[in-house]
Amino acid sequence: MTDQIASSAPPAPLTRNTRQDILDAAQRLFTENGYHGTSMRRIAEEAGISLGAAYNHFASKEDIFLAVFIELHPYRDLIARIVSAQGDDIEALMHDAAHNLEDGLLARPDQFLALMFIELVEFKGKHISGFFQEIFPQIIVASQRFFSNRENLRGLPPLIQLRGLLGLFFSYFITEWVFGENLPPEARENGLHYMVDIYLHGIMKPDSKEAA
Amino acid sequence: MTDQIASSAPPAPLTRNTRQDILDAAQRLFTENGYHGTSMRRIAEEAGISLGAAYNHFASKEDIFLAVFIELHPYRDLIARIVSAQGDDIEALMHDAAHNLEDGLLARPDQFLALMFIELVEFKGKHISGFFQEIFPQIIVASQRFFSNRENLRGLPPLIQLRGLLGLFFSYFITEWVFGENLPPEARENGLHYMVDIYLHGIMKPDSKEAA
DNA sequence: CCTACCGATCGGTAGG
DNA sequence: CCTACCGATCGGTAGG
Repeated sequence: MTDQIASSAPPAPLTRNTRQDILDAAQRLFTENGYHGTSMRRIAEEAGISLGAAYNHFASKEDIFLAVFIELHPYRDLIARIVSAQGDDIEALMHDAAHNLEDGLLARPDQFLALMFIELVEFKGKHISGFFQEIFPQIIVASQRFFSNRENLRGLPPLIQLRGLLGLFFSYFITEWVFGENLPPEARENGLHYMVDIYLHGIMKPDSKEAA
Repeated sequence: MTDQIASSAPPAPLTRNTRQDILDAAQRLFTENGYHGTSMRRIAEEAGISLGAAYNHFASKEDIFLAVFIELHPYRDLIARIVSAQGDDIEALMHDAAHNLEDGLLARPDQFLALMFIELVEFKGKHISGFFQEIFPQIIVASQRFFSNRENLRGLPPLIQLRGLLGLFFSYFITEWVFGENLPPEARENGLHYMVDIYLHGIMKPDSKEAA
């Protein structure tokens, strides 16, 4: 049961992991063509196995999607990049987080968002509730770093503040994905840092609360 | 050629418009199940005609999607609601716009976003460029109302300012759609008005540019 | 893990 | 505008 290695062990396929190959192929194909636009035959082909072999690892196509959605969702990378931000004050912290995000996810906004929209449109969000319950506590913890014990904040409700922050990044990915190269350069350069700036200070002058 | 009505004219189907019926059925089905998840037979059935009849109005399924995407996209309603906002200063204007949006689109965020994501995922954005060129000038004009001749703005680059505004609404729809009822009430009540407030003033106290 | 097959359904068309 | 059909492909399974 411990480290007893029988001589009849399989011929050691040298890190070949079929299950993972299936999931990787599926993630790429789902992201490119949607769920109904991807066939089991394509998934098997891209994973380098036969159709029947795929059904030896997963009971159905939907099970493959579910595994991809839960295990391969890029939100982990997103949170890791935000949490790893460095800086003494909230301003430096948030701009460093933006910088981290710009390196990775901005290059491929579709990968970050496509799985979510397939889930919402093609599955009507039936797997969302469980996903939310897994991700929500992690988001709360991650946000502590930005908002806890800060005296220079206006004191907006914490969850509203957090929702605004998520919306900030969400919206940047969306507009980048939807309009991307159609946007004029002056709407894109340093875009995420400007969004952070708006989030922190707003678009109005600080001393003008009212004006005609 | 003018108002000459022959006695052999069709029996006046009383405002029956098959083409429109097809588009309405298709919009609903695409929004619910995606493009590849919707069959021509379902569209024809929901429109109350036979499969062959549908192909008398559209050459292909993709042509139907294209017509839905261009003619029935809810962005027109979105822009109309934003443009119709009333208020003396930018603060009142934006909160009124938020109020208008809350009435209509917030109730059905999926309808607003699903067509866009089907286009992005299942069609890889091949129709986006034309859409962008139609919508962009209208967005620019609509935004004049908010940003032109205002002396109490910080003077951020206009397109950045606009992108932040679109992102604000976008992100609100997204988080409402994705997480909706999973969110605690304090993250939802007056949510859009809080987002407007963050957009205008930021989350930080106005006098604290730096702090340890 | 593969080959060969199942019934069902797909987008689209012929012919009237 | 309908019925009846086309070849292709779908998700999934049997049997080995």
